Amino acid sequence: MRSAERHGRGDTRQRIQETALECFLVRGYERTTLREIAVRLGVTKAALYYHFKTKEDILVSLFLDVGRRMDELIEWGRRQPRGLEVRRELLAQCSVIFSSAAPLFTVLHANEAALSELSVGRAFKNRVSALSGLFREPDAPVAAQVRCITALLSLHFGTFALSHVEGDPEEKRLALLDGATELLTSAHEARGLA
Amino acid sequence: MRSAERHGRGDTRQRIQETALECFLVRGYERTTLREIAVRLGVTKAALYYHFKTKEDILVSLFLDVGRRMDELIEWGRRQPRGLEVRRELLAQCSVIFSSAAPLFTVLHANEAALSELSVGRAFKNRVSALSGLFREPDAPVAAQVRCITALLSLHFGTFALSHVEGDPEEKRLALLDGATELLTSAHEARGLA
Amino acid sequence: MRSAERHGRGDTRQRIQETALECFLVRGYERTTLREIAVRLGVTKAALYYHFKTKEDILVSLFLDVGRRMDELIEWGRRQPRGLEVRRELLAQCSVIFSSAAPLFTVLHANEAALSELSVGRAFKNRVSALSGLFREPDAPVAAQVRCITALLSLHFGTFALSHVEGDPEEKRLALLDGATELLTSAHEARGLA
Amino acid sequence: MRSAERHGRGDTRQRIQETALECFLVRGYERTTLREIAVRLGVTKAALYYHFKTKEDILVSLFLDVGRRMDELIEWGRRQPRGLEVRRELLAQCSVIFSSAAPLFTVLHANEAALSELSVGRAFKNRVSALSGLFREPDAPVAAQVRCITALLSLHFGTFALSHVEGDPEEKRLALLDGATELLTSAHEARGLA
DNA sequence: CATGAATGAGGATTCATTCAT
DNA sequence: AATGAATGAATCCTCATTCAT
Repeated sequence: MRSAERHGRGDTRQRIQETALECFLVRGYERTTLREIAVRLGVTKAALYYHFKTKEDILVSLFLDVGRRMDELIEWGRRQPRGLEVRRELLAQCSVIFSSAAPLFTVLHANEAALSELSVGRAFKNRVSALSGLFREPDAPVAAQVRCITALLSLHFGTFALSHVEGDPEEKRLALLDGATELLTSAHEARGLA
Repeated sequence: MRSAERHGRGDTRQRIQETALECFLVRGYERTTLREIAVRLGVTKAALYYHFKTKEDILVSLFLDVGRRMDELIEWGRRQPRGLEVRRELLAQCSVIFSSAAPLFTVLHANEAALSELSVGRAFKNRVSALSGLFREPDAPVAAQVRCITALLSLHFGTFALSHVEGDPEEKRLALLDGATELLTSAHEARGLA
Repeated sequence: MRSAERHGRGDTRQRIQETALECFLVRGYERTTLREIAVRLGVTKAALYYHFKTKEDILVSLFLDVGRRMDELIEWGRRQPRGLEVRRELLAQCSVIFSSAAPLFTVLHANEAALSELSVGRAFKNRVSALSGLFREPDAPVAAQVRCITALLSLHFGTFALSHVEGDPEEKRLALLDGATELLTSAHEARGLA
Repeated sequence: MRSAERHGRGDTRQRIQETALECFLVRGYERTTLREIAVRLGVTKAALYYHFKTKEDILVSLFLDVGRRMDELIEWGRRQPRGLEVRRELLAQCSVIFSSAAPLFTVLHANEAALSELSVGRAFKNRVSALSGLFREPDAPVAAQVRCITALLSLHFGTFALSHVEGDPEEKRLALLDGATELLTSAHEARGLA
């Protein structure tokens, strides 16, 4: 009754997700306990289990949407011809995805070890691999390959590393994308990649 | 007695460190239990406590040396005048440090959340900040700042992200450094950084 | 709505009983959860509470009828003179009851420990004691007493132990009763029981 | 230190087993909690886990010895020719085993459902089946088969069902064995079993 | 130098049960 | 007649840590 006063009725599931994400960000996945989430929410641990089957399930639910978006992008990339134009577009799309779901990627990255044996961790590792694959030309000179991967990486990690730099988020995003595109382009120009 | 046969007597401390590092790499810091390390080593948990005061202590001991090297580099950087030349040198030195202690940085990065409230985690976070500071010109255009930071980042994360790319490690390191230097240079050239 | 299509409306109570019995048989009383029963039935846990006050209540309801029949038999037995003839008749009646409610006795027996502090468990323990009492002659030689009890026991446990032996159920029942009667008779003949 | 005063030092493991058996007898396996055992013993729950890997492990440890003895008997039985003489001997040996480990068989039997999905439960179910097999002549008349099985059963269950009958345990055991042997013999005589 | 035994705190999970709707 | 949401209490189990020997 108290919680009904404070919140709408059917929003508990979502509130759990929000609180969980917050905790995962601040304390990490492993160190976040269900008690913590429950207390912060003013419900019982058991209530969490009414809405989610396990702790991991809460995590999974958070990543459903981003996962789908990445899968679509990868699918799209695979159907395109390989080449600079497509890679530029991939980079641009990645930039959008990464920055629109920045907190999620932060969790992913800051808990890499913890999540490495969980479905979410594995799935995203695979997605990043797949994405890398689209940027790689196995027979190109090492220097070019490294630059391509670096371009992708700088986007991936830059997104949250830059949170401490002042400035308009969108401006920062574009600057980051700019640097990445530059790396990518230089890889193609200098060494005649396909 | 069996372990005494297989190894010299005084090397236990070091063997603990090696095993621990291995475990931290494979399973992450939190999920690595002292029992695990002990079993792998053929000793008792209690034995670990003879050599190290706590689990965290093992971790700390692993990072003593790299920490020192980074501190020296930062110290050196602070005494130099700001400018492209110095930054290039910093980048080069970082590249050496990062790749010579790659496993340690992998642990650091893959367990960011887990270590964030431990001395080691905090210390390295500070070191990275300090390093970033040497690359930043607070009044420069955002685009330039972002590029500088990206240069550093790509080194930091590239080191282990490239482990899947085939090629001579040293060649990959130089290629990575090359890309980073390129980003750094373009930041300075295009926008007239000091 | 779906379950209303498949079944008449008022039979839910009975369907709960059937499903519960099935679960109790397969998984045991303790390990059968109300969720399990509910899911199997396509209703909510709360629905079970509409029809039964507690989990134990479902159990109790299952045993009401057999309990009554045993009580009547005991009552009858108590009013008869002690002697071989009466005991033979008791054995025969038991055989009928046991085999007509075999699943219930299986639950009872396979969950003895679990039910030992529940009303149902206690009640049946008492009934079996009472029945035993009708077969016992406290002053008779131990050997005779043991045989009498054994006769009863073999009926009780044989009923479900024989489910793996091929053959017509009624034939098996009679064979079992035959063996039991033989034991009973030999107890009386050999040692001159009343 | 307190527990060292009260007891010898190395006996904890055994005391856990004793206490556990007691609890399993009184309260049943499922309802016996590790807390219960620990408290009764004056140690921590964690102490139990030092000596046994799981709750089930405690149970398993209790049955190691009886299991072995039954296996040996079965092995022996299989190597003998089928026939009345051998079956009589099997019955006699079973009688010894059952009554020497009566509490264990009580636990087994009173927790049948609870143990049915545990290794111990399964193993003993198999042993009883194997034993039954030695008493069965698949082509014999149903009546004979039933009598043979009943003979075995009455031993199995009689052992603890008779705990309420007064008298010398050994005398009761022999009386029980007597009744069982009688059933067995009558099965062979009357219907010309091998 | 190392072990065996034990602890205390805490973690995820499950369950029967309740109640407003 | 039945549901959705939630609870409280308990359970098994794990871990870092300690200490007498």
